[in-house]
Amino acid sequence: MENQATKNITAFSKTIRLPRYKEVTDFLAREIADGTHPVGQRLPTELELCKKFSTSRFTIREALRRLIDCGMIVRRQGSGSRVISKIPTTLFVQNLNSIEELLQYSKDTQLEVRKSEIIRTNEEFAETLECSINEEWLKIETVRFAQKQSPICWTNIFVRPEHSDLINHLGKSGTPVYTVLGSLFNIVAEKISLNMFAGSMDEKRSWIMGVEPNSPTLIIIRKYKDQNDKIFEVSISEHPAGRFTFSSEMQRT
Amino acid sequence: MENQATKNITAFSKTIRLPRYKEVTDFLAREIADGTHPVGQRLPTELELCKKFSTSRFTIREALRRLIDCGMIVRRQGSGSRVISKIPTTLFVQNLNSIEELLQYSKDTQLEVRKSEIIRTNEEFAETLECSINEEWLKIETVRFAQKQSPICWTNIFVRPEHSDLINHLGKSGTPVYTVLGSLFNIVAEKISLNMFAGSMDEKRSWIMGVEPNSPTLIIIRKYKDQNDKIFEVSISEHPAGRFTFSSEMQRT
DNA sequence: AAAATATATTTGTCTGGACTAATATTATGA
DNA sequence: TCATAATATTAGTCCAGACAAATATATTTT
Repeated sequence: MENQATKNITAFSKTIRLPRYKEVTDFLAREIADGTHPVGQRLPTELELCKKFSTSRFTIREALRRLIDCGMIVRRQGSGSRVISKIPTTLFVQNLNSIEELLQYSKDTQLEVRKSEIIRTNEEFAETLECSINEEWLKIETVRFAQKQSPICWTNIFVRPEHSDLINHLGKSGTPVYTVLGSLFNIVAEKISLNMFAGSMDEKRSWIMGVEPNSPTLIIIRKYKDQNDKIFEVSISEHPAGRFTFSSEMQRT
Repeated sequence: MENQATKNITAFSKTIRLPRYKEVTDFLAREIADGTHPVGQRLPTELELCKKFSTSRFTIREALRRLIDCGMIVRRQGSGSRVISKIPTTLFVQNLNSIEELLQYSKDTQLEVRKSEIIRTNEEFAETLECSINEEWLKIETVRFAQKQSPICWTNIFVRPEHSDLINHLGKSGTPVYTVLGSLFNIVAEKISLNMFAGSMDEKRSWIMGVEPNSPTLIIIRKYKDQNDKIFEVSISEHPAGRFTFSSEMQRT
């Protein structure tokens, strides 16, 4: 069979032989890009590809693995390979070290619980917590300090009532709240979403934080989701100007 | 041979058989964690592992691949497998879609160049640009608009003088500046670092941005580095409160 | 001693099989 | 018609080999 995938790169009058699986990867990637295999559709099965490229299943699987790695297809046993993206997704990664540092401050800070109460979600809360109205949540008002200095931020933490025991374990360690929840109730943060914007601090809080009313603040809303995309923690932090810098480094893979 | 790796999980009096390669992965990961194979040292060769676990090379390679995926080892043909980390790095990923959205706003915004000049770095600039004093950089002052509405942000862009041609290609497309640089000069952003904090807007800018002087702003400093860790672009944006939300979603891998 | 060469080692690529587990589809029964 | 069971399909896991390519090591040459 004559197909494009058998082409190899020729440079300086010397033919560089690409690995067979690489040829297949490139060929399929091109077919996905040009719409031969539209997003949402299934790729040919492994056996079909074996015949088409007259190669072994190993080679085909190796090729398909590359497509998985660059986020173009997903595969499910018994079901097949489904195209999920026309273009290879360039991923930027953050490792846990930086995440810990950037998500919940340095290790030598203390969290002081000022108040905690069970609330029922109204429209506003329901939107923030991405839940329905009239649900019960535990609201914990906290202030974070760095060694007896002015407070770094005011944080409202929302967790589900069944996780109320969290209060007894707050502030005692330098670890982020979501990891405390994780170890207490065996929850793994699968997704973290951040929303950051500028705002100004209301009078009551500015008094506690030791700044002028209506002074600039950095507001960060963090939502932590588990494997089932269910939110298990939401925190809303307000940082007066100059007290906190959110920094993040991302690397291409 | 009796080894730990042959243990399987027993739950509800039913033995769940783990894949062979998974057992090997777990066994090696444990050995790496407890220092049997210290960081920097080489793992046994594939053939040795084959004998040790009395399994085929395929299974060993599948196991080692998992260790690569979680960032614990690197492998080089002819050299072997070298331990690079005791713990599996929990990575959070962001894909390009979200990156594009969050890094440089939506597609229907325009960038207006207000001024551009070659500057020489003083101490302050040198720190921001992570370079030495007295270097030449091109400074571009821009304002970003969304369809004839109030400006979203004020942005100072710094690039190296050899990339001055960038000015002629700004604002014409909705693509991020760093990708324009990439296509013009064949630079790939390998690392992106972000620093975000609250601030207040000075009088001159607040006039242009249409807000009160000293009103709250979200300041974002972005640094783009190439493969050699050399900074090729730095941008400093100031967003008046209410005009911009930085949002980011990260997923565990 | 340093450089070049030959050899051994080690991972990369690949074949052709086999069985298993998950899923989709079809046929059957209520 | 709807739910259940049987069957077919498809990817996941695994073996025993083979050769190629990159690297490391030992040997020879200069």
